[in-house]
Amino acid sequence: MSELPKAYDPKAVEGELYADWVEAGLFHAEPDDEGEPFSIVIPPPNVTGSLHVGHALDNTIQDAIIRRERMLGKNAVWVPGTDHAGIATQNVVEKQLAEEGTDRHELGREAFIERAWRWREESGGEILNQLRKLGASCDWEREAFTFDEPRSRAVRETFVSLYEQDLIYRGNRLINWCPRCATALSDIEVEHEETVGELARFRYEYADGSGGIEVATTRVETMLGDTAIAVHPDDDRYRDVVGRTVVHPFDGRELPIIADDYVDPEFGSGAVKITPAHDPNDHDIGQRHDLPTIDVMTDDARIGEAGGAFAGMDRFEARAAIKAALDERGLMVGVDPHTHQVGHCSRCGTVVEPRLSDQWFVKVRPLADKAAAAVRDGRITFVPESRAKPFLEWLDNLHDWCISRQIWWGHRIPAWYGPDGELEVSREDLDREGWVQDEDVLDTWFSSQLWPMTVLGWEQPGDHTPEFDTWFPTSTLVTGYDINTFWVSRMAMISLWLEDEVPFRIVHNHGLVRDEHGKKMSKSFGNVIDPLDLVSEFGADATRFALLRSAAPGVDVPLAVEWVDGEKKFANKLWNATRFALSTLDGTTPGELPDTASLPLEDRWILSRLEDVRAQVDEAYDGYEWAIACRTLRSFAWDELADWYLEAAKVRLYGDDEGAKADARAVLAVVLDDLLRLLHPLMPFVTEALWRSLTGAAGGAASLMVAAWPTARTERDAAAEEEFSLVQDLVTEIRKFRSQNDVAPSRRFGLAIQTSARDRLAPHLPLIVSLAGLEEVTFVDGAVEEPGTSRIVFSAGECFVDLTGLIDVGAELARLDREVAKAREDLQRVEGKLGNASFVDRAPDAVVQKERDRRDDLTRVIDELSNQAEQLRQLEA
RNA sequence: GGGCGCGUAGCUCAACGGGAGAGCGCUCGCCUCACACGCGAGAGGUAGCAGGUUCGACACCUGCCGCGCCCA
Repeated sequence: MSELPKAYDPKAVEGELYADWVEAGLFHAEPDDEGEPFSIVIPPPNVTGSLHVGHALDNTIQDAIIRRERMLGKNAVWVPGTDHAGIATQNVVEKQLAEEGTDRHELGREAFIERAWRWREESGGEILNQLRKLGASCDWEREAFTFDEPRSRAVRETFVSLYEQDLIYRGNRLINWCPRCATALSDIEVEHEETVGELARFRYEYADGSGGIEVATTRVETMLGDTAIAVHPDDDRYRDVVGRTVVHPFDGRELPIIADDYVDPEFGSGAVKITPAHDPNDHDIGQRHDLPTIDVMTDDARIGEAGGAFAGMDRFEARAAIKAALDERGLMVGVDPHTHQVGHCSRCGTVVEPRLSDQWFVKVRPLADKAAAAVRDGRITFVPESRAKPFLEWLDNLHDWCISRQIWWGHRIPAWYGPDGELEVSREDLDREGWVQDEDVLDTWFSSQLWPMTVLGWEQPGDHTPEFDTWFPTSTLVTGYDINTFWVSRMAMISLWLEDEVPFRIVHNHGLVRDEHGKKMSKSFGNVIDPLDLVSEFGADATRFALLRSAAPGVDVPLAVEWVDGEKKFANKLWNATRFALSTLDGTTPGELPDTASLPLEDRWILSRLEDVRAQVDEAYDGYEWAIACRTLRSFAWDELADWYLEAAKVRLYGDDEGAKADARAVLAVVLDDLLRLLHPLMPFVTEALWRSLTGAAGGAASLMVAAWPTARTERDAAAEEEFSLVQDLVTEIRKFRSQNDVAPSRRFGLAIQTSARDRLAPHLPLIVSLAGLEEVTFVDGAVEEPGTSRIVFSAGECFVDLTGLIDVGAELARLDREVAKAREDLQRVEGKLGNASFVDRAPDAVVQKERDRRDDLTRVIDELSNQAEQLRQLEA
């Protein structure tokens, strides 16, 4: 057992311990290992990603879960990997190319893909190494990538299979287009942000020259593609214009005025321009009324040929130019500032353009229904439960999912077009004269939806490897609630559809990490905290604990750097408590407990507390209540074990009674052992290091990491807890007296105690003497009325102290006055209650009796302390 | 506009319908033989506002105000 340094230095142990765990294969599991299967798959971070606090929280939770399950004896596996992140990765590589003065088109598709792979080999997936620094106990031998061979085979199989079932189709529909990324996006890749824009009002003139009709729009440039004006059928103002036509001011087209329920008569003028090619609602109206669609925009959001004189302008330039042109013609009515929701690309922030486009879609209804059923009948549960409802509502309103992306980095769509417009979707590449493959690739989520299956070896329906048979469905999925729609829903849908089985039984949603004032962390606020900085400054354990101590299901997690420092101090506290133990255990290692009945109060107390804490912590872990687990363990370790038990045990540990000393050692070793086990999933490094010192375990297979999870050592002992709290109360009152009278800690003094609990306190006098820093203590039967004696009141009586040479009388008088004042306040409230007849009548007897006892106590205290003060005043006079 | 959540000490958050707590910060005293990354003691709260239920409300109900998130 080596000497521990005086302070805990995370850097000195973390790297070494992690390497030791890996080398011993403790993270690795095989299907035929012993124990009930338990599995977690990592939400694969983007291969382009760098660890941020959100990842740190998500993975710390997963690690805490998997470590505990291992200690519980389960056959637990945590499968890691990364996501090929189609658009994000493509952006990274394109940026590199731009710096080199070239672009992907110049490079060509094949070379570009090669380049992207090279990037991923060289610098992709760094985030997994960052996870190692946090202590993540992933089974690294099982690392997977959404774009590697096995995953790609599964993706193609899935696409073809869904196509064959008519669940994937190609269609010309309105989609969200990101002009910067030059690709379609699914609905959920669009972030709606409140934006101050404008509402432009202008007039269309009737074709017969009899005036005009006013319309309003936030995107005036789309008027180039207007194909109708719509009003509400019940709107009297416009009843007689329905059926007439207006003239388009720039190209002379005649547009019909139609009536449709969709129109809100309250909004603007009550007449609305209809642009079926550029607005989802307008598109629906266009379908109903069989309107033509005119696409006026190009891939890069410029006005296309259909825009006539405005062709070639950027959409925002065109917005200004069109207003000017309308104004020139006397058609502009006005422009007002208008706050509304504008869609932005979740990858690059560019304003998204709704466009009509040929894309591939998944027909989600049948899949969504199966997923919703699994949630409704409890095969999938959410923690917290409250997340299930919005999840279901979302599923119930789901639109078809646009899965084609106009980029190159991703799974290419396995569809081929023949020379005569034939279409064939195929599992095998088609190599036919005149046939070409679809240029597009699949949405990254299309492959990550298969993740829980594919990382366990699944490539096609019915394809059950030993891993799949053992660990699928996975046990718990851990993710922020913000990912439920993106990913959780799709895993549920596809897994139920293809395997008729849920992909996970429990979805544990944690919150988002925010700064200490609850603000979102963002570069523009400058409040971003880098978890790797935290690890290197305070250690992985402190970082993990700081995150978990505020984490509860579904609630956001505030974090401040100073709080992490606080948890580092906690790690140091554990370190020193153990260091003290080692210095005094003299080779005693955790083993059998002596017969608890024979142990002194402090031992029975700490063992009872341990049992209570163990049970509470188990419950907290089971309920994913991280904050409770942290709080309970921290407070037990610091406030109870270190502050009270260790101090109490010193009486025996430094004494001469060898039997008593052995008992104290045995209890101390056991309590520390269990504490370290209970804390290990939260703070793996410091606990492992200390546990090895405590037990003499050599590491490797003999690691805390795979030690057994604690079970009950003893029963709770309510009597011991109550008796000890009596001791605590007495000691605290004496310390208070000392502090308030400025009696130095080193100055010992004598005490006479009058108490109704003499029998219970008598055995613990040595303990009280030691904890309160006293000289001789005696029991007396009545009050000591000697002049110059003061009183200290505690819950079961009072103590008498000879003040001679001990204190300043003025300070003592002030103390007594404060105590009396406080007691009077309490008494007033209690008497108020007891004076209320209906309280005495209706409240439970025990509650009333308690108040009566309090009244008697307080009356006694006030009496005695006032007397005391009076005597002192006389003495002083 | 629809749905959900939250307003408790200076800050961040807890507390079976029955005497409001913790961490950090603050004040005072201590290098007490594990730890100054520490020890001991303390100050600090009209529980967002207004009603209601109850013997009793921070907790349950209603309305309002403020903040946040999701969806349209």
